Amino acid sequence: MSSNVYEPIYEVVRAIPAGRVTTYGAIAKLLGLSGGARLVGWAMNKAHTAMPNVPAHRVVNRLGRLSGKLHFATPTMMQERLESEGLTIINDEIQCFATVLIDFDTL
DNA sequence: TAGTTGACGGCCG
DNA sequence: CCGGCCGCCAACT
Repeated sequence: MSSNVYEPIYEVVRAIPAGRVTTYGAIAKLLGLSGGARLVGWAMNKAHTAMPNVPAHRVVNRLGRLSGKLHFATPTMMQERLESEGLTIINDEIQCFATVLIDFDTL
């Protein structure tokens, strides 16, 4: 069963409601990996192997930018998906990022 | 086994 | 203000 170390990471990502996003650093810090934001990125890379599904499109970098959109089935899927959730994305950048951002550290 | 990469973040120059 | 470097943990080659 969950022999994967990112298991908690996926759980946090799945906990993100539609229309909301979070950052790698927020997740990392939430798990105690404050400086290991890269690990969260690696976890996302493997996310597609995780079950049942991980809304990785709701995870962006600290700039509110769709840095990982190129890793999805289609590079446009991430933006289209976020827009479908009510977000506004221009130039691969989330508008009102701080408004939709869930900062677990501040929350 | 060792070296490098990776969907990042923070700090220094 | 902008650019570059180091640090984090795990996986890939």
